[in-house]
Amino acid sequence: MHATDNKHSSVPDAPTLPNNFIRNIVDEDNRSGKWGGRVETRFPPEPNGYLHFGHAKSICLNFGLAASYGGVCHLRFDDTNPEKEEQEYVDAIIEAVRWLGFDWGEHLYFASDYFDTMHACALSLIEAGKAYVDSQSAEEMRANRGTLTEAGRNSPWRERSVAENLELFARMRAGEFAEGSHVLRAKIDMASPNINLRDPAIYRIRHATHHRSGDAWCIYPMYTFAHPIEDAIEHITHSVCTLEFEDQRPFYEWLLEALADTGHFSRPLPQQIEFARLNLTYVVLSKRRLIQLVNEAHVDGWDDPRLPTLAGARRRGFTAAGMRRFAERIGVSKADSWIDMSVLEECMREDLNEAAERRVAVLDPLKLILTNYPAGQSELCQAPNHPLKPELGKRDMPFSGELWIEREDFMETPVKGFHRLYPGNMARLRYGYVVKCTGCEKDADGNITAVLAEYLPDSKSGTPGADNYKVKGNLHWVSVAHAYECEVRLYDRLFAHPHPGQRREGDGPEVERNFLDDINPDSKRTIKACLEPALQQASAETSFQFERHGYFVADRLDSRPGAPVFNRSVTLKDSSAKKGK
RNA sequence: UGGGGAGUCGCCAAGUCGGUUAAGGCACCGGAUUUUGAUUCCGGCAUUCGAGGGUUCGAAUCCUUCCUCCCCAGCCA
Repeated sequence: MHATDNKHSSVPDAPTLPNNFIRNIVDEDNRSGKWGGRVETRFPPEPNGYLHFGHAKSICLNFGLAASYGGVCHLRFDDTNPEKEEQEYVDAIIEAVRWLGFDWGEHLYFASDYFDTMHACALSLIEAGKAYVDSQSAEEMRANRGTLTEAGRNSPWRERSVAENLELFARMRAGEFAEGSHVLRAKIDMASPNINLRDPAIYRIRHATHHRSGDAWCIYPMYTFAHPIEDAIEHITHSVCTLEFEDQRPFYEWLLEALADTGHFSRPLPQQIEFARLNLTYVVLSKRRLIQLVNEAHVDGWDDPRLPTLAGARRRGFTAAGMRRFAERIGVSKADSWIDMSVLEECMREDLNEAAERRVAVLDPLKLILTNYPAGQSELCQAPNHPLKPELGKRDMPFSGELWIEREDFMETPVKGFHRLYPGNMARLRYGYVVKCTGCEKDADGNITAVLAEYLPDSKSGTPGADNYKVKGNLHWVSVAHAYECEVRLYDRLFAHPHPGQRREGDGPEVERNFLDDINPDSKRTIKACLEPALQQASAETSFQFERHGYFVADRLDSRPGAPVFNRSVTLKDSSAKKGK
């Protein structure tokens, strides 16, 4: 009991994190002294695409784990397949991890920097009789691998001598063979019930230019072979990956044990630990489907604010702190689970509510005419920048006899529970005057074109008599003559169904669903809105709460100095429907 | 049908060398405060831990049978 009391006390700055099975493993290792208290993790993306929310979970897990135990986390690029990887992705990934708020210090690594060591490891395996060059075709290998229920058959080349294997492997490396003609395989057990142990391929021939090593190599290590070695080279203590690699762990351990035996690495060896990957409702997180959304132009690129990519989140106005909060909130376990999008949205609201200054924007403008306000006149009203933080001060908002109000804030014949503007009713213009609605104007078709009202001169906010008026309605407004009119993008969930493309209850066996059919046609709406003048000076990538609407960010790419355009990050919670009255 | 995993409140998730009332968060439902129908604040929310047997004074935790879901047959990662 005393041993656990001060579990986190050695790391004063680390927040008290909820326990999970990985932390339990680390705690146990610390108790047994396995690593002498050292904790070293890594985030190892392949630079073949953009990072998404699933990666964010892994990043927060790995960096967070290291940080809370006073350890370090490496950023390592797993670039062992030259055909899929590009420098562009390396750059984007680095930027994304930095944006998320993590720092790997000196620990930036590339698997490709270890190619010499990996090659030496392969040689040792061959010499130890634990690897051989197979000259079967890919098809033959597949045919001889067996099935889930039948054992595989040994390759006719399995018993080649060490000398012959060494020579063949040297010739593979020298570029004498065509791709696919030979492959280096670990020699384990073709009858293993674990298919990953049926002599897995560890080196293949690829006559391709690598984005970092260029043409130095024409044989490349497979992930299965490379990853354990990368971990061992970097002295990783806990190698955290997702569940689909569980069956790979026996090979991970077989390889490292074999290489420890030959003196390449010393014990204790890194431990692979698997956790459940993130599933989020109303989006897709598989690389294949994300690529399809971009390539078929269902979205506006990898940084489309609707996409669950880190680049998209940033443009959307989601915050790094909100992402970290999310990662912490959803926890870590081995159970397959679906996290509801509302959890992410709520995390963003919680962060933005604290961080974002308030501003006023009318998104669906309807003109309000104050019939008793002196024509051509205007005055200033003061609005606090943040209701919870008076130290952030106030700003001026020009007020005049013609104002934009939200179309939905007026009803000619009000429904029950509606306490905003309707003929005969009084409501407060936030930070300004109380007004009494007297009617409205309509065009020939009967559409309402303006609302008429009289303001109460002694009701101005901040003046002595202001509180004498008790009104329930409280609306936001922008002076017509002073408004900054600009483009605002209203983003919503990309898919209209929580599990895009998945079978629904009631689907007959003949029903096949395509995730593209579940795309929400209204996931992006671009409007012209009327904003308070102060917003015109907003700099790119700053977030605001547009009062009563939600959180919006000045788009980091499309905004110009003095001419920002805004993206809606997330709406405010709205309980008006259920309150009703 | 081989192997590897997982099943605790609507959604996550603690808790497992068995021990009085099964943490917490989100959602939801009240109610209070509020110049954002926001925030904040109070209160409510699993006699039950996939199902059935068994062991025990006592089980989500041990044994057993069964059910459901996920992953694995790339010279991808």
